[in-house]
Amino acid sequence: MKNTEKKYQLNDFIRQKIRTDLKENKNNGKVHTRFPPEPNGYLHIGHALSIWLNFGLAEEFNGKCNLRFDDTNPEKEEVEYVDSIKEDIKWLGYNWEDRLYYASDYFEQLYSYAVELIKKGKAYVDSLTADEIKKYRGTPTEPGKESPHRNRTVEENLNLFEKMRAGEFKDGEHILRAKIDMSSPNMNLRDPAIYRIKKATHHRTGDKWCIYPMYDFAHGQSDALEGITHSICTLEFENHRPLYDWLLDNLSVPCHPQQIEFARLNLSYTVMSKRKLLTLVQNKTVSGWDDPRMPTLSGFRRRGYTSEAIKNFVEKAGFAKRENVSDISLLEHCLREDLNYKALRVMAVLNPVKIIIENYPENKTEELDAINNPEDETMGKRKISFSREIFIEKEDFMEEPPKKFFRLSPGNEVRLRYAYIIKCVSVEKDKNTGDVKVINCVYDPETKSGMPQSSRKVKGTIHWINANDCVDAEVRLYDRLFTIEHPDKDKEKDFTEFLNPDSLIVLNNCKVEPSLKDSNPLDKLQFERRGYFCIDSKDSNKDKLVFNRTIPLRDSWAKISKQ
RNA sequence: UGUCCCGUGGUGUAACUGGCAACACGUCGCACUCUGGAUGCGAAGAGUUCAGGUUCGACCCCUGACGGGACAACCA
Repeated sequence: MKNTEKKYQLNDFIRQKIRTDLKENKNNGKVHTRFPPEPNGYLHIGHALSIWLNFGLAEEFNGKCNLRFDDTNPEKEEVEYVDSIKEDIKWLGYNWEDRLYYASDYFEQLYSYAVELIKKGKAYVDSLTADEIKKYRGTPTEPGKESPHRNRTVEENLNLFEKMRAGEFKDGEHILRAKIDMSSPNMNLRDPAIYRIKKATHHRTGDKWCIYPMYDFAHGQSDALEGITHSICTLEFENHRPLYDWLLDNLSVPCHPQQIEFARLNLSYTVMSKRKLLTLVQNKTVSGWDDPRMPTLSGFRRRGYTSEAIKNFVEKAGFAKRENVSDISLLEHCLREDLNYKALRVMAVLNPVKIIIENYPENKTEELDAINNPEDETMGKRKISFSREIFIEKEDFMEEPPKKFFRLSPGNEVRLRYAYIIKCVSVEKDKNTGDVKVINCVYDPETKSGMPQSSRKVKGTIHWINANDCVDAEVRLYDRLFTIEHPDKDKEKDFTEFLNPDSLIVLNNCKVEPSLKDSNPLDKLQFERRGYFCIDSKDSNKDKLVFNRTIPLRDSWAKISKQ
């Protein structure tokens, strides 16, 4: 039975912080989080950590978690991304109920906050070019200098800002900046830009606005407007926290949420940045954001991963504030653990070679009992058919077997799973290529599974499929997308240089049980002795079955045979 | 020659906030098995970046080095 109960209480630094806040009755004992994606790409497994954290924390502490799209840059954002993000969160099993928000919902309010800042003399319209502003900003080690427009009067600023909104200027002609400190050692405090002119059509507000708030000006205020108590984000915003706090302190906002940063999740043998994933999509290295090799949630879903496996993984991987690269084998372990309990066992032969059982009657067909899942009796049994001609895997036969090879070889016996013990008597080969065409065997009628004599021991058991009624299928074998653990660590070489040329191998001559014609993409299957598979949600149909290999079974023979 | 953050087995996360460095993945054995799967049992692997200090006692507190990361978009 699967143990879903937690044996221990999670006590990471964020939970510790929340427990302390609760004890001190901060925020009136409330916990309210939010997951704030920018709709400029698909969600990946790193986001799963953030989602699990924000929604999970809310559940755990009887609070709420909002979904809020951080859509302040119309040039990069699209509804396609909004839709995919919603679908992925639902798939993970989280529910934002009626709390679906967009930063763009707050544009009017944010505009008044900007006006408030101007009126307090804490923001000004700058008319320097982007280039000039950059030069004035200084460097991390040298202070910046003040813009000549820094001391415009409140009236002048108000007037200019109104005209910015009214569309009277071109992109980049003016910009609204917070007036903080041009010599601050924190670059984010050197009069950061807070509103820019951008005559672009927004996916939700259309052409209503031609000025848009910057992230720093939108995020904290949106948090405050929603009554967020703990605003959890990744480490790269750590240096922004003083600005986050400064804005909240200087504006008449309803509350002051606390920003808490954690280190993002990375995975070995893959890349996680949206920019790099976009490159793979645009270069057609992969078939799309949901290519089964992508670390995106939609990719994992199409590949056959379960959301439980992913959530288990992010929990087990944990998080802290140090840079990290989680081992992909932990994810794979969580996946196999979940699939082992859920997957329907079936037989499928990926690289078929024919066996003719010489002493089995020509026109006979038997129905044999097969167990659907040895880990879960409630999944029951099914019938599989057996006859004189069957297929087995090519690799389950060797003419000259090495030591410890427990499968079929000339003169040797092997058990056919759920059927009989057979012995190889001869081999027919192609004269030109030397390939094995047909393996001739004899069977022992006394050894049918379940019969008294069947307990006779043989070294190995192999899977097979009845040649009479099996169904052809295409099977796609996926492997890691990159050949090295840290494909984006090398600063000299581009990450695409480390792409694994064998990350996808297509097998066209596979034979599967006929019942699989009725399988659907969400069904979890185990092809016995091969791995976990699922129907491809895009390319499979009744006339042509296409399966994705989710992950192979652990293979200790592969390790032995390498030695 | 700045500010901020971070240094614990191969990997990731812990260590009741000062008391025997633990758990998981991985690795390696053994047992069991009609999936070379699963399962069960066991082993190896860090003395906590370094140097001082405080203390009966330091992964934990202090100081200083060293190492890694983030910050100079009108991106988020």
